[in-house]
Formats: sequence, structure tokens, C-alpha cells
Amino acid sequence: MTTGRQQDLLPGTLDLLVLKTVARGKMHGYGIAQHLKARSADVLQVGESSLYPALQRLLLNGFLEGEWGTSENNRRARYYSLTPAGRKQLASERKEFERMVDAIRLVLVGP
Amino acid sequence: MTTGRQQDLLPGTLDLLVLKTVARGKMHGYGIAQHLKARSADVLQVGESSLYPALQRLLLNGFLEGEWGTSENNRRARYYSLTPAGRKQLASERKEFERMVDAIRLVLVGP
DNA sequence: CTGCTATCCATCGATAGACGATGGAACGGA
DNA sequence: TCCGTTCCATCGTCTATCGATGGATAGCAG
Repeated sequence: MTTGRQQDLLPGTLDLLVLKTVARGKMHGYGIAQHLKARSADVLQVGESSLYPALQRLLLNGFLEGEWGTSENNRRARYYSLTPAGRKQLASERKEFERMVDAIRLVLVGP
Repeated sequence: MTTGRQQDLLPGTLDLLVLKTVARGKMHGYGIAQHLKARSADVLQVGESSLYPALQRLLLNGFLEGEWGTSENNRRARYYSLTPAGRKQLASERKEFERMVDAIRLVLVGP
């Protein structure tokens, strides 16, 4: 039954995805989830129970800062934006991701 | 301190890497770890405490089968090989991996 | 005005997977 | 004889993802 398991996310990449999304401008959690889904042609499906812990993590590490406001739909919403440290972290995680994927590809292409 | 965290592996990809390695021919655990490290230019560093549970998983799921033998260095070694189900699983995980990476790239290249 | 659905927040518990530490046994060379 | 390498394996921990759940409010259909 585990055979056909299809995942919502590649583990370990959520922080990267969130940082990148927020780098485009202030955004609230719900919007981040929607953007990821839309932008990835519905492949990346971030559940809220994955997203909010991630946002807490990133806030705690000083990569994001949050501020309360009102959404386009007139709802109470917390807007997240990148800190300078977050910008550095984004660059770093991005590079590390590419490094990993390249390494995996080296294994996969081999005989 | 979590800032500079550099990982040994991209989580969720170990099974794929092992299946691909074993697809080249019968191999023992130690050899698999070495092959991954070498083939990836020392980027992928699989510890034995990650590898052996993975091998157990794959055996249990019927993707690998193991048989005891003697290594080139004259040591007692368990040789793993792909089953037909394992071959299918390899193809499937490979495809899923590409799908995920492509989706992540879509997010990363965006504005 | 009453419901329904969508939007937006958040937490809890379970689970899985990777890792560090550790240990044992046997071979070969110094 | 002692040590380094090879090869197996397990245990406990930790982190991250996920499913389930819950609450509040805005806007719309009836």
C-alpha cells in the first residue's frame, strides 16, 4: 500500500520554497500556499499543518518577520516578509539544493 | 547555529539512490555507500545508520532481495539485488523525483 | 436574516526518516 | 600482537511533514 505513495512535497525543501515566495513581497500564509500550488502547476501541495510550523521556524530563526494587517478579502491576516538574514538564507539554501540535485543526477545518469 | 547546516542527503531520496545503485548489479551495503560517495563527487555521504534501515525497508517491501556471500576482500557480506518490483519502483521514484524537482524549479525561477 | 462556503489563523498527535553513537567480528599488514 | 579496514547491525534522538481538527469572520445565496 505504500507502493503508490505520492508525496505533496520533497522533504527538506519547504523552507526554501517559502523563502523564495516571500522574497517576491509581503505575503500571508494562505497566499503562500496558493502561490506554491499555482506556480508549480498543482504539483506542490503544502498543507497548512506543514506551512505554519515552517513559518514559525523561519520567524524564530530571524529569516522572516511578521506583521498583522488586512488581506485583500478584508480578513485579518499576518503578512510575512524577508529579513536581510532571510535573503542570505534563501541564497544559501538555493545553492545547497542545486548541489544536492546535481549530485543525485550524477548517480542517476550512471550506468 | 542552524544557519550553516549542510546536509549529507536530500531527505526522501535515499531509497531512489539505493535502488539505482543496486540496479547496476549485486552489491553489499558498504559498497553501496562508497559508490554513492564516489559517484557524487563526495557530496552524498550516506551513513550506515541511514543506509541499513533503508535496506531493511526495501527488503521488506520486496524491492530488494539479499543473499549472503563473500566480498572481494574475503569478508562475510550480504549482497543485495533488484527484484522485478524493485525495478518498477526505481522507475516510479525516478519519475516522481523529476516531477518534484521540476515543480520546485518553477517556483525558483519565478519573479 | 439564515445558512454556507471561502478565507485565514493555529495546534496537536502520529509517523517516518535520517543521524550520531556504538558495538561486534574477521581479515591483513606492520 | 596490535591496529586499521571492511562489513554487518541496532538504539535512541530529533526534525519535519501530515491528517485531523478547530475557530473566527466576510460575503453571498436563499
